Amino acid sequence: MAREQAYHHGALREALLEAGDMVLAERGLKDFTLRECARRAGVSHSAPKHHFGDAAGFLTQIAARGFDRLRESLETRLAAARDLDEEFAETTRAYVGFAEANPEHFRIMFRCDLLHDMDETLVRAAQRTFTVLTNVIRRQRGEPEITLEELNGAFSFAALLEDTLIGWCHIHGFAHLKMERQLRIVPDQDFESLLTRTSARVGRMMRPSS
Amino acid sequence: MAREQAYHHGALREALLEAGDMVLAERGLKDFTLRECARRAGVSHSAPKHHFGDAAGFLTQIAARGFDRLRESLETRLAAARDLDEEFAETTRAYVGFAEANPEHFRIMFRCDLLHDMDETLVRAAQRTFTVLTNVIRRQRGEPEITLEELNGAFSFAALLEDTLIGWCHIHGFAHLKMERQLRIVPDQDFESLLTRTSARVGRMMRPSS
DNA sequence: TCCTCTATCTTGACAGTGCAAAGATTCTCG
DNA sequence: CGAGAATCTTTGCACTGTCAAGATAGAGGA
Repeated sequence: MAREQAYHHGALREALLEAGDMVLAERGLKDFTLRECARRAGVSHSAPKHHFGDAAGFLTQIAARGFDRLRESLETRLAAARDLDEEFAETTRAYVGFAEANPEHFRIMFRCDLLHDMDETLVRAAQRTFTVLTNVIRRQRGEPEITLEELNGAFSFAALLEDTLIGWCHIHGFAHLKMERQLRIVPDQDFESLLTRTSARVGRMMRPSS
Repeated sequence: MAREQAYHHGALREALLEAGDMVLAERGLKDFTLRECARRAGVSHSAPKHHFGDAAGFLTQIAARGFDRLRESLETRLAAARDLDEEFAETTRAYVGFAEANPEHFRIMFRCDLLHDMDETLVRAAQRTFTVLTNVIRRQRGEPEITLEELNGAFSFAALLEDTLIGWCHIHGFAHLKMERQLRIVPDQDFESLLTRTSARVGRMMRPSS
């Protein structure tokens, strides 16, 4: 269908999600409104209700798409890394880069109070992203990759969990603090170098060889 | 004055801030409203304007008080640490504990888009907190403490800045991820142990002796 | 004491919001 | 072809932040 001006939109759900991405990026989470999204999709202000329930339901799907985009970005950037030394730093760069390029998406992705945080789509999207990060750590540790399904039972291995936590906390903390302007102490011209050096050190500390 | 029912409240500014702390904690950042704060303070809905300007001005002061409370909590908990091994872990515990005990304050403290993030009171409060963290790292490194004033010029020393970044990213990332329910992979009964072990490792990596 | 100026607080109005109920239109499938 | 389900609109409500205008109280000088 998908014809213009029809009573039944045909692809309203997808159109609303794309409008939502635009509104979120342009107006920010602060001024994000369902009604503006509906206006951009060309429908009445309560059309979203049928597809998403309430605002939290809508934001949940937008957040899930955010995790998908973050995962894609990480995977793309990782494919280009040449050695272990570079890989962990590149992961940090990609994660921080996503947060800085999409601050409003990053904000909603990590606001469990605004989302249906047990929604299956959201949880799966976040888990898939987390799996990419875990495999980065596994390569640092000299272990083979692992699938999402294997991962859900694999964390009886405390050593891997420790390293994974250390890695994710470093990456996420870096991204969040930078995005929310709490790293003003770091001069702009030194930022890239500091990210690389600190990330390389954190990555190296979980490698068995050194 | 501070008498009840007076036209001039006498201490309205402080009363509004305390009401704001209550409303934020009870209703959450999601449902925080100026009007509810005014109601609790017993004044009209636009009384806050004279003292704080707009909503961002009000939230800025609440966030600054949040940083003060976080700093006080860190200082208190640090005073009890017995050795370096424990000190960094205890810092993490205190920071994570604050985020979990005051999630809504933590959220507003790190939302630069909702605050006047260059406000002097806010910046100073955040800097004082950051100074406490920096001194934790300095003790790990075997260096003497530093004041806020000295700190603002001290970061030509790249090595200290590196360690400080690593430490803060670890602590903050841990707290933020935990508070926003993104550490579901960590079983509850293992959480305390993992926090202690990962933090001790991160602290140890910046000590010259090992 | 009185009087003006300023700080403080109230009142009323406005555009905008999310949500819910009820109605309208279109699609689907027997 | 016709009934029921799916999809979208209309209307109404309580609530919000901000603004403009007015009311009240305190402070300091004559």
